[in-house]
Amino acid sequence: MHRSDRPGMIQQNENGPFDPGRIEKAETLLTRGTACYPYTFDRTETVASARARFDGIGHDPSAERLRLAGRLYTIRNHGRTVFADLGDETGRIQLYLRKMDLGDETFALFVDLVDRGDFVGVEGRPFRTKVGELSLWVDEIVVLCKALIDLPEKFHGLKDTEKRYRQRYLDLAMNEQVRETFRTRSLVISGVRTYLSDRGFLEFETPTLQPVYGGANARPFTTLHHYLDQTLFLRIAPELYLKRLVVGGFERVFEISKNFRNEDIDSSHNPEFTMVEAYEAYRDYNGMMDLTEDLISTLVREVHGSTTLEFGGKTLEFAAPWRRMTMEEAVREHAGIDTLSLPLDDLARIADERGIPGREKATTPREHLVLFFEALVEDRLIQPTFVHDFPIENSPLAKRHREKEGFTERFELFIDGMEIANGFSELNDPRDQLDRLRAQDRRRLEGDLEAQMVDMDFITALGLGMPPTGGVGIGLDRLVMLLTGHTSIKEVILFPQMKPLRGTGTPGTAPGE
RNA sequence: GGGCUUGUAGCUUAGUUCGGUAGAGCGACGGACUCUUAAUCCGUAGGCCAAGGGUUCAAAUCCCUUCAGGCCCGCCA
Repeated sequence: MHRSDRPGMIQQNENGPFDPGRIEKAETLLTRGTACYPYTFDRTETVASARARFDGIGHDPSAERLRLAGRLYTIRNHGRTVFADLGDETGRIQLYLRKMDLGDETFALFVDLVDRGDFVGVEGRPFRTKVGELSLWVDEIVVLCKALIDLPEKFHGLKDTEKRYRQRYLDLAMNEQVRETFRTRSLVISGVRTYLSDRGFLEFETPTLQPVYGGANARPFTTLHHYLDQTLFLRIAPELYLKRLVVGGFERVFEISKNFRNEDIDSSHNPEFTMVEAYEAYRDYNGMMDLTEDLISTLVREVHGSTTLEFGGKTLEFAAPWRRMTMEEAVREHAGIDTLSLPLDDLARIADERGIPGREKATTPREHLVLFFEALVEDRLIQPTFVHDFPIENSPLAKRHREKEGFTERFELFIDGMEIANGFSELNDPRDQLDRLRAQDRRRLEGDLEAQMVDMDFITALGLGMPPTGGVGIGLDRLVMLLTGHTSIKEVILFPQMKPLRGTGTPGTAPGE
């Protein structure tokens, strides 16, 4: 492929994306015997640590010498002295360099050949400048990596949303609050892992490439295994494999799973997203609501420092207990419709009056209930709220409700109108499961792109017996959105899926195809 | 899929309403400067104005198409 004439956001020339001036400087460094890319640098501490330890220092330099390393973010040259800002993962600190301290040769090398964006290692003594800026009085400096591409402009920085997503490394390098968002994301993931591990759940990895997909209603990605000459699907959920583990005797299992759904991309959907799914034997959906409530409120408290947080101008309260209501109650309370006590004619009339989308397909009271809920209620569930007892038609993997005919023991958690979690008393009657998956498969063959397949191996596993089990899946991207105050999922996914730039490759072709 | 909106130098952008050969700041390059922090001062280079087509004597500007982004709506977590 000829890369040099590719259009797109990354400027290309005969040097690739690199700046010719910087290449020349790198070569000059080498001819002067200075490595551009040395192997190590022994720093004594991080910027944040140094800042904390020398917070009280005055104008006279400390006797203690520090070695710090990081990227240069600004350089202010005053002739025989230079101020620069050095940033590492923990923060930034000002450097003070003088010709008379470094010596003519090193000083000239720094001024002539080191640019903003380069990584350097420095040694010197902390002090506070006249105007009160904690700084490092540097008397030794080495290049640790010569950057060949300029950083964005220093004052405005990088704001272009598209470029931020496409070149996230640049976004991270320039924007501390973006690093903070992803630091939070990491804390959430490890917090979930710790919480479940501490309670005896074992973490497993189940197949991402699946011959039969299932566990959710969604359109899958399809791929081909050449050696097996077999069509495989990228998982839409790990559910059916995790239940196999419960069949096999693991009583508490979880997986932090990347799932793939071949659907639209928007501010709350990315084709690959992260969920945690957890299953616990001898527990039902009530127990899983308890678990979800405790897990999320614990995470919010640990990561955020309190159980209340601001999101989109609203104050969300995560302290348990959370509101729990049946779907029927939710529709009655928020839409004023007592769905199941009204005749079908009245329901159809109400649906017409309120202009409910999809109303023409609803032929039973339960279908109207779901329509009313989705159209009139979901958006109004701002505070963390469990809605439970879903109609059986759209819950093929949930156990029938122990009392209510036509309903399942399923719940969903809503926060600020977003579905955050979904769980149920897991269906473990193998014949019922087979019937319900067959019904799904009929819908699929009739053209429902999101209906499920019959996974006969899963049915076989259930036939062997699965204890009563509760399960839940929690959308971690959305949880991170809540915790970081972002309303776009692209802000909490490091490398969100973007449309390809024209001419940036040959889509869908791997070597040898 | 529908609506609105954006794309100008490496970065941030002015200019688009009312067509007249693209202007700035930062950055780069050259020079001055020993406590600055968007350092300052002097000078230089850098743009087929997202791509393609059309209207016109003349298009960044008007029209059409395409590409990419953002926001809102519909559907999925």
